Amino acid sequence: MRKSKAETAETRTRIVQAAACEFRKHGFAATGLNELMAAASLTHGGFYKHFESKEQVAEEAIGYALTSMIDSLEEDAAEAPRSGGFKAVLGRYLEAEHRDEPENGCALAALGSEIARSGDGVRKKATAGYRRLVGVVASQLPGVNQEEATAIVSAMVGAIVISRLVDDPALSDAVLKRTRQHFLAKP
Amino acid sequence: MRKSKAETAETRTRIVQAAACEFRKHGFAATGLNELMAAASLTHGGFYKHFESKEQVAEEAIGYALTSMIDSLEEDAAEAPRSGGFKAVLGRYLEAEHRDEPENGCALAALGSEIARSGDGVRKKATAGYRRLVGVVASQLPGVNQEEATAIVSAMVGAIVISRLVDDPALSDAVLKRTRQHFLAKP
DNA sequence: TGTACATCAGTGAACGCGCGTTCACTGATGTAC
DNA sequence: TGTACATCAGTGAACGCGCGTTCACTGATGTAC
Repeated sequence: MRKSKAETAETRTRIVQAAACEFRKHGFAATGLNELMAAASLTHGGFYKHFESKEQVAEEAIGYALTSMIDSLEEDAAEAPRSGGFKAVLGRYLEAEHRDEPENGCALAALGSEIARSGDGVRKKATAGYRRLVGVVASQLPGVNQEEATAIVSAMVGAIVISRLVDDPALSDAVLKRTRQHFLAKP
Repeated sequence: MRKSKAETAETRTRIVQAAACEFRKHGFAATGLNELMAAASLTHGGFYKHFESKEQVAEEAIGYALTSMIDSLEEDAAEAPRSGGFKAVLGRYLEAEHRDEPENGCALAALGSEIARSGDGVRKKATAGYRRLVGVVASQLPGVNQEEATAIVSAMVGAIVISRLVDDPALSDAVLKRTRQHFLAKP
């Protein structure tokens, strides 16, 4: 049952992508390798042919999740009309769709408190993603303001976390809307 | 070995307080009942004399953690010099000490992503705490501005989450400082 | 107030279960000649 | 290019372990008379 090199590489990628979804949906601790491999249409035994440990796949999954999410935000910014890039990024991030689909969204918001308790590899990937996210937001601000972007990203991440934990849909919508408005209303 | 009613009530409270600390420090999923009862100087078998399930103690622990944290913030605001209440609240929350001691800090920041995946009871307590936190912040703003307070609380929670997950101490300090400055610098 | 009995907080062993990880096995792929 | 052998991706059973939960037991507290 040996697979070709191309197939093997493809399988590995599929596992990382499945892991990125499952971890964001259910959290690191609550996601078993069984569940993760099943999401990649494999049985759990083969996991260790691709990774050394759960920690290692978590590391790659975080990297993949953040990279693809920020790539997508950058595209939105680029496609926005002149000087509307900031509004596009904020609108895309602070949106009900993002809140309702953690498996495709920002890993910092979906896994934030668990990343803080994770190993060095995971935190390193998360830190790199965070820096890039701040850079993307800053690049859309007048004067490419890194300091302002830091505060904005704090609010973006916090708003998604809060909008997901609150049990009142109207309140949840309000958290997203008011956080968005705060930063768009500025002169 | 039966205990008096007063002792029993005191033990129950001690378990809730220990749970509030352990959960905030290690997360819901990663905290065992064994560890939790040991933190209250008891053996794990007695847990079910006080609670029906792990979920139930989580619910009470979240309630306790948020109530005591917000009580403390309110005190700080009340003790602050005239019209300095907002600065006091923001400074106390967005501070290295809060970042470094999750076990005594804000449960929304420490457990945010896990609360979103928890049962109704936990989310209800978290929602009540969130509403109260927004109210406390709003009460310190000129014009008691609820809408503004919503955006500020998003940034407060997000900044603590990010400051804990980032692996660079200087960056972590900067996240807290810049988020604080953004809201204090306003006219 | 004193006494006899029922209650129950806390202990520590035990339960089934699912976890991360390991392993023998299979058979198609890769490689050496 | 063909052939014989080594490699290894994937399977599914098995491993030890710690989890949440249950239980028999103890003995001090609470209660009924």
